[in-house]
Amino acid sequence: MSGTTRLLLADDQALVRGALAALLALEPDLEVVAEVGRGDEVLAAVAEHRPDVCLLDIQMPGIDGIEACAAVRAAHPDVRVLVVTTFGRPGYLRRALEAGASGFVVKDTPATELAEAVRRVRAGLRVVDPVLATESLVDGASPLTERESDVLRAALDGEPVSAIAARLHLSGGTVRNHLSAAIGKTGTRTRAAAARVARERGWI
Amino acid sequence: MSGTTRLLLADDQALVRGALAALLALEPDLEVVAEVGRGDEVLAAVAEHRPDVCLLDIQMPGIDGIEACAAVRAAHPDVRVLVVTTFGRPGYLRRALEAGASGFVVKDTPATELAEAVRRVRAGLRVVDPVLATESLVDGASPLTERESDVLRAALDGEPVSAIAARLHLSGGTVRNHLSAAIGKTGTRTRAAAARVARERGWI
DNA sequence: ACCTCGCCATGACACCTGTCACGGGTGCAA
DNA sequence: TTGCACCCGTGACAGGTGTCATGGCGAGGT
Repeated sequence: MSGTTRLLLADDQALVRGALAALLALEPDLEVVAEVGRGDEVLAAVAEHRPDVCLLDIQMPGIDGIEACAAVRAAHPDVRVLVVTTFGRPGYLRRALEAGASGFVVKDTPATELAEAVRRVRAGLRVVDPVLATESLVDGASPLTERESDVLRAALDGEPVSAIAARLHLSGGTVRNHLSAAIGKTGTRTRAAAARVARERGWI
Repeated sequence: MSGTTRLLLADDQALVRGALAALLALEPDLEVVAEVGRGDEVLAAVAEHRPDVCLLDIQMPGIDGIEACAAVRAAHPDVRVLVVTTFGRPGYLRRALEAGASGFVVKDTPATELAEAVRRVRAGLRVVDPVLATESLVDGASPLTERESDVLRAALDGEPVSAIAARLHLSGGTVRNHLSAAIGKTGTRTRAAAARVARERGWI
């Protein structure tokens, strides 16, 4: 069986999505059966088209690729997921694997390797960028508490503490305490730098 | 002549680059003759392979696509440039056109339109996303002075004023003056928000 | 020559931030 | 029960930040 492997593509950039489809269509054993541009369309498309492997981008409107991966794995355990993303942030890799992804490749890997990665995932193997795996180990999981993450996320757009506090229904002092803790854990000196570092590490 | 249009692809993400090559290779009148992953490799590749049209991403290591476009146009006025970028920021469009680009498409346009855009550029026409063009008009050019842009760029990673001043060989007070002006021009209240807005607008 | 504009700088002021110490509350595991 | 970690809050303090007034310099345009 499995003369051809059925694929679903999810990427918010239509041009990239179509280009990946063209690339994968060159392989005689691969077939793109569905394309979606939003994370919250993935589950329905899987149910309708029954792919063998899903290629999911992380940053998408609706829900992100990580959540979409978890949803697909929960509803269709036989469907495997390969996360294909722009940013090789260690936290992304860890969270993707926790969500049940079988593989994780960044978009600056050579195009010739994508089809092989798909085949490996199809065969039940794991595909993980080796350099990213080591980075993930040294950086480890996020040391931020849930509330610290919330506050740091709210601080991403540079609003003053008062606005953050209002949006989260907290006291200004509490926000500053959480920010201070996050600043310490990221090894930075301002909340802006802490937010940037946490985002790069995939902690938020 | 011009049985086929010769193309150069420049994108830092190898997977996207290869996928675009596969997509364009489906068109019988188009031929990808060169691929590069860095902005500072574009000029040499143009000189060597003599493409008719260059597809340049903006964000690349080395020099960005805008500068690469200007360099190509200066050295090879007969080579046309189509900027293909992720972010449809109005400032990018304006700067790309100033640099001599013949076209500007964002990566979430349908894949089927890319080949047509390339043909239009090849024919000497301009290709510009219409909604982006209107946004560019309403937002206008950057109101920031050169120094304000420098300071705001240096403020992007959240360093304190003292670090910015040291990096730019300025006094702390001067940095704060420039930041204050930028905050006023962006309609924000903190330098972090000003930097974010300026980046979204393509002003920096 | 004059004026305007950008650039750099200083000083002063009100305000915001980052840090610390402290307390009270919850939930969870030893 | 006793810790322990997380959450929320207050108060206080040093230092950073945003704003303004003011001044000097040089490059353009009238």
